[in-house]
Amino acid sequence: MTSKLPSIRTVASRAGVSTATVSNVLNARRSVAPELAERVRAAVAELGYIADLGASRLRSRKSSVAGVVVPDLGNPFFGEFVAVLEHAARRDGYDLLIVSSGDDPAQEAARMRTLLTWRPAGLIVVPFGDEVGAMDAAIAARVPVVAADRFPAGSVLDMVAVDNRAAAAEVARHLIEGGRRHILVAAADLSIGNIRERYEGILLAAGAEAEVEPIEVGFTLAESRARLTERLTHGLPPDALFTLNNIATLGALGALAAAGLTVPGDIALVGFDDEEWMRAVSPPLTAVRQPVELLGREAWGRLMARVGGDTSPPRQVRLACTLEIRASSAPAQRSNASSALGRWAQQTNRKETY
Amino acid sequence: MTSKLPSIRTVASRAGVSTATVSNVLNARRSVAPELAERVRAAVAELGYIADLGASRLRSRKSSVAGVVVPDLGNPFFGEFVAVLEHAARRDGYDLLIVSSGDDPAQEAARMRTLLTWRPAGLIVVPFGDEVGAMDAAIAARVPVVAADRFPAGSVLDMVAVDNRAAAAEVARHLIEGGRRHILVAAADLSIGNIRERYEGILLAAGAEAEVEPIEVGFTLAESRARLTERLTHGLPPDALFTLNNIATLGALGALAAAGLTVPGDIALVGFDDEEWMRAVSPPLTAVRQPVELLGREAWGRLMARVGGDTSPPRQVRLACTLEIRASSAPAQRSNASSALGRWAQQTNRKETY
DNA sequence: ATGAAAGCGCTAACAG
DNA sequence: CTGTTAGCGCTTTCAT
Repeated sequence: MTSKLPSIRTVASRAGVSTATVSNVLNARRSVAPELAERVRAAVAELGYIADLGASRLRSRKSSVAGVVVPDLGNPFFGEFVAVLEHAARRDGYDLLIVSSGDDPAQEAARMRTLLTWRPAGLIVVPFGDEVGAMDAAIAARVPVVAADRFPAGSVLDMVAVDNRAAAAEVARHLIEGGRRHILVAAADLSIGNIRERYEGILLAAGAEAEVEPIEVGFTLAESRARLTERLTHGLPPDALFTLNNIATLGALGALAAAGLTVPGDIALVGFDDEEWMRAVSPPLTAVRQPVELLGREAWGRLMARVGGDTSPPRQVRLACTLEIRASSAPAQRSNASSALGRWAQQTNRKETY
Repeated sequence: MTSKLPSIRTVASRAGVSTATVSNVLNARRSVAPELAERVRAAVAELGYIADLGASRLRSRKSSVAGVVVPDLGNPFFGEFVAVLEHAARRDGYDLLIVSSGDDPAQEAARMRTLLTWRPAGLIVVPFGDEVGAMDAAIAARVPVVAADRFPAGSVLDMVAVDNRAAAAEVARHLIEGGRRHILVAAADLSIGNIRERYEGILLAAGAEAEVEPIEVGFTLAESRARLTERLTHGLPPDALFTLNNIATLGALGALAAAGLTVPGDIALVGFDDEEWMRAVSPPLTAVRQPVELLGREAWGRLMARVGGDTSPPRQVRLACTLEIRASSAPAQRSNASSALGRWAQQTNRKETY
């Protein structure tokens, strides 16, 4: 009834060989006489034997599991990223323990520690801040860590990310060429590494040609919609809005509608993170497309290199993004009267006249 | 240099106690003298000791890892689902091995087998077909399995899914009340359990009041866009389009644009799976919202019950969806002339006249 | 309340 | 080429 699962011993006795031979057949380590190998395979099949990789790892000290830490699995960007990792991992014979940090440094460290508990071959982390959570513990455990998507400043880890500065600068130039002069830049939190890089890229490209106004809108959709609505309905209306991640872009659409601003007439809209729906909305959204596939493959590749014993200095890889120009960032109208700024000026004048 | 990681023995000798005592302190199993416990905790901290859960599981036969199989992590629906599971799992002290099956029964079985290799406490599977991949192996390994989202027909597993029939029927009634009489129903593959249920719900609700035309559009966006464009530009134009999953909805937007059909004027559009962007597009999309959060929590709850020794008969849970009615399914215009069907009729007539 | 010793399932090292 | 033995790090008897 409650008979135990077949172990390698069960298989061995059934096949009339030693456990070492079973192990050798299953792992193709040492050569085994064809006849014995056949008997072993038959026994495995009859018993429905499934090797215990935990025990195997314990003895061989070779781990075939890797850990992945992302801020939020529900975010399609990280979902895609993890999907890519999973494919690469499977190809190389690894399974993935996947956890989320909720963009919380404490959680991040805690989750990394539980991952280390499984003695993974390595860790891929999308870090929140400038310090990767439990880096000390990972180093102590001699588990290689690859940081992805975000760059912990001043860290000496292997890192793979997109060239945020260049991509954001390209957007800024594009907007300025389209006649925009006041760019509102919305991000969850400007202190996050990649977001900061994007912001710097914008500043650099804008120079004195356009005003760049930052606004932090938080990590949730509701929050970002609220903050942007607040801003767009008060004060000098910007003629361009650049959202620095996908959540903010979604929030922007709601806020723009609430503020009664038309895109691209009153204001241009560009988002970082391209998603399929963005070409389906009206107007289609200009967006920076990140090479997620490549990002995942590069990160996995670095990890495998380290696992394989590569001791070369940490490498920082930057991948190029592409700007998908669509209608939402079409050039500004010349006429001042029909623009949001024009309407705002008139309104303001009226008020002052009273 | 290459000093080994501290093991429980290292901690024990450092604290001047036995390994059993260390274990008892760390797992709070048997009571330990406060003074010894303190010494143990100090040693743990000094050494940066992290217990090896693999070894622990091997000996205690208690697993604190669970496996999750979804068709595609890149699909936001499954991303959200997995995110919910991950939160629930963490709360209960479990980690998650997550794999994707690519909507391929063979992969599904293979991936389930690799999961069993880790001796998980249980498995949560979003199955592709009517048979859950490696069910035999899971049963043999005495690993409880909970099927989620899709119902393997005639299976006797614990299952948690939404009430697809009821939700789809509600959509059909909504469309018919809006004057629609020819509903094109687009799905990746009508043989998938939950899709089939949705289709049945539509047929039942439509009865003789509306024509229901099925079309299979495949699993990728490109494919579904192509198939729908083909259909919408040829033959009798339907006055409603009901897409049975999020990919198909995205494909529909492209196809409708390509075919030059306006929503909801020419044709109503309703999607199964609600996503944030759907309220941001123009017109906003009517969609069936699935209770993903609840789905995940219920599935996890069932698994925990089984892990805890619950041997009651398998339970099948159905969760209610809600229909988010937005502009894309607004009632049809009365005037025939301005409708797509009217234009098509005129065109057809002209052709016949020549 | 604590320690000593056995053993989970596996593979590495060593004999033969 | 194959078998025997030891032991990975942990928890669980079983003594004390």
